[in-house]
Amino acid sequence: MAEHLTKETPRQQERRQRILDAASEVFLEQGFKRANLDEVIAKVGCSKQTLYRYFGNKEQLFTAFIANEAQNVRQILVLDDSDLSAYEDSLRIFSQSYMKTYLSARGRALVRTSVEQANFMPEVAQIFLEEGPGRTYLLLGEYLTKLVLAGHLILKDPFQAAEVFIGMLRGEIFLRAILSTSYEPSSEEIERHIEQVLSLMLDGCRKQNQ
Amino acid sequence: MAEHLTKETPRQQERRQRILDAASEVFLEQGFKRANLDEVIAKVGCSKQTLYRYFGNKEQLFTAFIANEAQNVRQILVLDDSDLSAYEDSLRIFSQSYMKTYLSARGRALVRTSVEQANFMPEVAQIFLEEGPGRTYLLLGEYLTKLVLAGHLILKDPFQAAEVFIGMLRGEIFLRAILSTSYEPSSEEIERHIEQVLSLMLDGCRKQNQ
DNA sequence: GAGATACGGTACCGTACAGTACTATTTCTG
DNA sequence: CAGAAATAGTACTGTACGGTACCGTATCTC
Repeated sequence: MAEHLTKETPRQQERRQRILDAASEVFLEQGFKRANLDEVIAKVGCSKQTLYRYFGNKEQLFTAFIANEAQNVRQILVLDDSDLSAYEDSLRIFSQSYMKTYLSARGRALVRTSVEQANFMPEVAQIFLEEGPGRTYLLLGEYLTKLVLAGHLILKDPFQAAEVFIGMLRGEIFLRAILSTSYEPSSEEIERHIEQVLSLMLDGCRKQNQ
Repeated sequence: MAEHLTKETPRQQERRQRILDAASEVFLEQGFKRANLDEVIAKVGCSKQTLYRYFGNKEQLFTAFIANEAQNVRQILVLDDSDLSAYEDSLRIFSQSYMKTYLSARGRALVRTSVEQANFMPEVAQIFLEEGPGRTYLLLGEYLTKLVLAGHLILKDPFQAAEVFIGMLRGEIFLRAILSTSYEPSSEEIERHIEQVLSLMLDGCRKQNQ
């Protein structure tokens, strides 16, 4: 990925980034089909030629945008496994950042835009799915596996548990947030939801000896 | 709603319906922005004037389409409360039809299309949300309330439980289905998922005396 | 400093498509 | 049956926008 960077001067890298940033804004706001490349170049202050030299065409620009966003999301979500006995806190922090990420205006717009294009650029939706939710699922599954091995939890299938956990976490809130721009859950509501998910998930499978 | 029907001859009602059906096909396949009204009239075999006389413009046609689809979904999902003691079966059947509906090609396309327009026609996304997921949430919440009153389950807040239940039910499968056209979960996978959700939901809150 | 390349600016091309206008024909209505 | 309304068909308008061409200037590279 991004092998062109080695061939580019810092100035060019910076310009490429500025185009990508502007395009991201427009794509997130308008979706693919509505997005207007004239608006992108107006934001950047560059010429159309330049945009086309860097990114080829609208579809390739969009692909670069999604790959970039997926990368960002991936860096945000982490699970601290330095102290496994503090797993409840780790899971809480993970859940909070998950919800915060996907309920932010940017996260919601990103999901909407990916969904919109799922039919027409399957490989792009695939990138988002693998780098975003797929990655999260693996991350959590591996973490739960560690918890089981360390004797903190009892789970038949940690990966299936991870699937259920994330599904529960998204819950109704996520769907509403995606479908309605006006829906704004309060932080108390989100906190309460997270606590409920945590207790539902953990109460049944804690080992007794803690 | 649909007050115009009383003013229309059967022939006109039929034509209106045929336009709506054709438009639904195109919208589901292409989304709002890509949908081409020439394609719609070609499917129907009517003139452009006729389409515009019936539906005014593209946005109003789209609104009629969403309202119609939401109505359909609403009629599919029911919870049999004639024998509350058979609640597990009722919930199982409900879950199956829920997953079947939203994982069908049409259900997935409907969600995608609604999501695509969420930003630009908020009132339309609102209709879908209220008539679809919102209605489902109420339906399940009321049913769980009955179960609690009849002494079959113990739940602090049946409506919150309904929220969690549906969230768990959609799980990862739903998101993957929306984001990837190629994702096709097997019926075994879906069955397994439903059973897991049912047991997670019911194991903790069954009354002991059954 | 000379040649190559990148760049901004602007004009342009081609196409797709929502929506309208007009005409001839069919269907409804009294 | 006569007038009115609905319809098909087709042509047209206006506009939005992806993508290209060209020109003069700035920037890089040797």
